[in-house]
Amino acid sequence: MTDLIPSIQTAAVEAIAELYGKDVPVDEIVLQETKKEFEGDFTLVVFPLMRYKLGGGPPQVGEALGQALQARLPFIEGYNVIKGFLNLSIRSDWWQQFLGHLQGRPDFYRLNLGQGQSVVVEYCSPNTNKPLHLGHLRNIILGYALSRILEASGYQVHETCLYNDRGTNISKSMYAWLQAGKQETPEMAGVKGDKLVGDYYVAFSRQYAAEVGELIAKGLTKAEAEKAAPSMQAVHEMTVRWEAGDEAVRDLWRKMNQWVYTAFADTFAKLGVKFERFYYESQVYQRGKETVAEGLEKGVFYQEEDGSVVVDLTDDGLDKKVLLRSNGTSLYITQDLAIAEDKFESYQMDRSIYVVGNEQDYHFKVLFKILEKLGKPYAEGLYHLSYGMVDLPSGKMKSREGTTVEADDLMAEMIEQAARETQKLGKTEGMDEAELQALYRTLGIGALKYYLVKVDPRKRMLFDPNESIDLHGQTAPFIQSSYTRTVSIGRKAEAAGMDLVYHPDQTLETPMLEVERSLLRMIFRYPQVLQEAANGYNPALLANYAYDLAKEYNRFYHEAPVLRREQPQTSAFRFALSTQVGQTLKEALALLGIEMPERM
RNA sequence: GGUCCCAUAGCUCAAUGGAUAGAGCAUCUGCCUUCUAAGCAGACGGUUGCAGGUUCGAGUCCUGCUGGGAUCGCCA
Repeated sequence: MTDLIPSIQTAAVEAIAELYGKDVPVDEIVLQETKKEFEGDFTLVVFPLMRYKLGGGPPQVGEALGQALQARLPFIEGYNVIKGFLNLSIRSDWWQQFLGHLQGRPDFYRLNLGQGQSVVVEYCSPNTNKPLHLGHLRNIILGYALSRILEASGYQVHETCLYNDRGTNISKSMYAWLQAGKQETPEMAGVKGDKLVGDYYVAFSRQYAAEVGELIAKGLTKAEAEKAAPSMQAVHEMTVRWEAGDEAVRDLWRKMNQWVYTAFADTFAKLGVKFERFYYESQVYQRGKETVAEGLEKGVFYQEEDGSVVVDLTDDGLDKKVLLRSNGTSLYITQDLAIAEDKFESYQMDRSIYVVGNEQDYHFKVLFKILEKLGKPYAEGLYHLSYGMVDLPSGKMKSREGTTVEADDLMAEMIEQAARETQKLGKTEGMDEAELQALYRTLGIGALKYYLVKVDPRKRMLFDPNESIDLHGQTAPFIQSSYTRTVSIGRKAEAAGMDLVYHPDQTLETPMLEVERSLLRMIFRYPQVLQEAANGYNPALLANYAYDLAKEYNRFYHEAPVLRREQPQTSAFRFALSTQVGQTLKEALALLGIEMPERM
């Protein structure tokens, strides 16, 4: 039944051959859902067919095709032609069969685009010197949703996360921690480990800024001052000692990173994300040198006089890029070469996706180009899901200045807001404390995730705390509440002892309503939306789809009473439809990492 | 300065090259003795940044311009 569209296309091709003796390829038959203001379910756009000189304008061809399709396809009940648009109406009993067909068939919500192909999705990838913030949240939600979408589309997905656990940034926190001399632990401070480490990072930035200011006042240029600041020199020295394996530095580094990992694990758990594998920059950064050697051997890279290794990509519209410092140490891009190799060894992936902000567009262009030049078998499957930054009404977030919105704080706030709103509405009678807490969490975290995922990933977005905390309108709670309505009707019917078993062959007491057809069309579209989301790496499509479906369901809810004893057939049909909408909403949001409450 | 991205209603966002560009928020008007009002119905709101071009048809594709953002060999 799901091949309705192809069967119309095929019939149209056949009809054209018969009527006009012309051969038109199937994909020239453009079918779309009929716009609300016109009558019909699907619309065949006639204009493109004019190229084939069928003899007659769009209205004539549309009329002839309409007639031919209705004669050929028993499920077409009627048609109308407006300008170059042929609107086709599908018989109500076909829609009834479609609904019956869906019942107990979860595979309707799965695709097999991937055919079991292996895909690696790397996301989140934080530095270990500060808490996760709003930007990480967008990243995590996108990466998680994309993973679920690809999984539902028939790929075997491996989720990885890269910890940038070494280098200047973490040295800054370590330096400031030592400077403070308090031997402070998260337990002592009563804060999460990532927060504590982040506080010292901010402390460093303050001290550094002050030193630079003083030096500039003494007459140094900004660049000179930044280089000469004692705190920064100490940090660089600390990084060198770390690389040399200095035990004291390594011990402190291990201790502070462990605080952070413990804290991150807690945040990941609250968000419901789980990585199959963590990569640690400290463990792989040296391995990049092997790839550098390989590139030199193959003549893809070359060595400058000062010893640094460089790749020249000017012929590819890019610049020259240093891959190994003159002192022999490796750079960020060097380790990415190593990790790409490791991923292929571990997962033999057909595609490898990096969910990383668009500020690194250039980095990934270079990385992918290098891997291509090295002739890596996986080079073709590399993809950078480049998402836009999250801005605050006050402007850009700056972690050095401590003006970020931290993930933990934001989640807590959203849960509190959900609790307040739920208590205000007072519809949770009989739920115990644990159930209530779970509900607040489902609503609050759901709202947050939805807010961040509903926007096209590629676009920069604004995070307005006031708007995001609103649980009305286009939000997760709106969709969740629509879902609970579908559940609640079932509870009511059960309590009333009604028999609502749906028999697709039985005739409804009243003709199918437009809103009912519309809901069926929307459910019918689900696989297509999933496919577009998977092929376009765009979870926002599912978020917007779920909202549209929920909105239409609410219209149905007001217009079409489900539980009516005097119309058992209609009642059973509506109940089946309502339940199926609920199922569809649940499937869609699950792919976005958003759970459904059974009541709220 | 070079390269890349973005610009749609007061604000935040939608719209496989297809019909009269749609939602939410905000403002205003109705609807809870009837399956949960986190809802529904309606009003208001647009020169899709500007100028050209391609096309039967452009918010969507191409060129130029304006404005905003990102980035530009030894940071990550």
